[in-house]
Amino acid sequence: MYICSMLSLTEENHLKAIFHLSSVDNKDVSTNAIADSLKTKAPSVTDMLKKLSDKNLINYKKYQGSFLTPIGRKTALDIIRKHRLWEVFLVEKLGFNWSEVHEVAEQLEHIKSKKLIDELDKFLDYPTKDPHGDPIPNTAGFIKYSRRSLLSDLAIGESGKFIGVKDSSSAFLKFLDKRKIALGTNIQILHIEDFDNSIHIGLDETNLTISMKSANNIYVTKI
Amino acid sequence: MYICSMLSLTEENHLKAIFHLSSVDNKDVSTNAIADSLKTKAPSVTDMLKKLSDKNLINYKKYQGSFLTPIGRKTALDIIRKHRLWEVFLVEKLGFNWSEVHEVAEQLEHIKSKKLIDELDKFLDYPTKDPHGDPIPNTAGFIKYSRRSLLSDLAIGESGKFIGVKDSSSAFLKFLDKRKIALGTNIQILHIEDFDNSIHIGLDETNLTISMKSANNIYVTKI
DNA sequence: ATAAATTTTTAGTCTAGTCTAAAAATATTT
DNA sequence: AAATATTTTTAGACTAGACTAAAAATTTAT
Repeated sequence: MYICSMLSLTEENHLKAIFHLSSVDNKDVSTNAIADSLKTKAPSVTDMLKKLSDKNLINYKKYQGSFLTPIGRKTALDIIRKHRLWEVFLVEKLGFNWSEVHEVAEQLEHIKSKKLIDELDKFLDYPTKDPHGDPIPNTAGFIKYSRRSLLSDLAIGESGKFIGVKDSSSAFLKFLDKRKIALGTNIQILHIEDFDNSIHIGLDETNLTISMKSANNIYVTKI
Repeated sequence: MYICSMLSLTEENHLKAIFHLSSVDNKDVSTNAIADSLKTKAPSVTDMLKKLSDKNLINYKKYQGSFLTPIGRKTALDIIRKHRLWEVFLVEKLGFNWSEVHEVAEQLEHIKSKKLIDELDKFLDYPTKDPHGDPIPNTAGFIKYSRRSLLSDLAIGESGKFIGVKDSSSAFLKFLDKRKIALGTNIQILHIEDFDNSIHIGLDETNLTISMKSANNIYVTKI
């Protein structure tokens, strides 16, 4: 039995990728999916899967995909916790835009210091969501998902409060900025165009039209 | 002519080591000195020296030691700037003790983001000294050294204000903590013991005795 | 000034992580 | 159910960075 030593950057990134990919559909994660997500090639992933498996961080059966063990999951959640806390720091304290934080947080999440992250958490006053609305796991690796729907799933006339994005690419975030759609904004579905499925929405002050694709990437809580 | 690409962690650490070692005596830095300072072996250093030389970051002549080029020096100063700003952050904002910051700052100094460090600098209100009293280079790579003496160089009866440490090991810093000798403390030389060169010093509130070795690692400005 | 000691470099090996090309296993189609 | 396509693994090569042992250069001592 392997007691979790210090993990390399690459090992950490693989664990994180497996966590994110498996949280989509809760199935075993395929080697190719990991390779795509990490912009690497399948043989590199296979090597790493063996290594992570030897360290008891994942369950891996040849040709059958992999999933995280409890220790692997906790390790992944620690990294995600760090990533999201740093994102909060960048936005709240350093004035970054929500579209600028991901890349830097990808680096900061690998800094190793328990005290650092605990103190950062305290300094930020124990935030529960990152700037994109994603939940921040606590020290114990508990993550609280909130009930949410896609904007595209609301019926005409229904309203929701914007609480998160599915696509957190900087392009989409900037798109939302331009249209003054920020976390917390109330959105009502006014009308859906037959022709192209584009959606007329009502915000607090204005109305505007967005594509179905956009609506598919906006999480809301119904109100 | 090589335009400074992204440097690896190892390359950055070598530049930093060369900077620190050459700032002691302003002479070419020997391969072994770098190896000792980075806890690596001479052949590894030789390899890296060739690489850094190819990138025009150092001047290296076989068997003759190396020194930083202007670009190499600027690069080293950027890293040192980051290191020291992070140290200020850890102490001022996260409540770290000055003896705990070095290790974490060694990691944080390698994070790559111009905006991050500029905003951090602003957030900290443009500090000029790190928690150990070392000057923080500005964006342009300018570093302002202040006039200072070693406590051991003061004559009996003279006083100085404690402004920095030569040995910034956590052991020495904790030693100073225990004796309530903090940056800014005024110290007067009361007496030097013939027998073992131990020094009686007067602080603001108390008197105590420290070794010559300690006095040799305390920087003061005469007052 | 030559010999001895030290420092530095070269040569060659090792590991982690990456890749391509080919083989093997699995999944899909007919 | 066999043929085909896809996915995954194996095999083998490459790079960065580390090491040891041996050779070469420099420095120190006699």
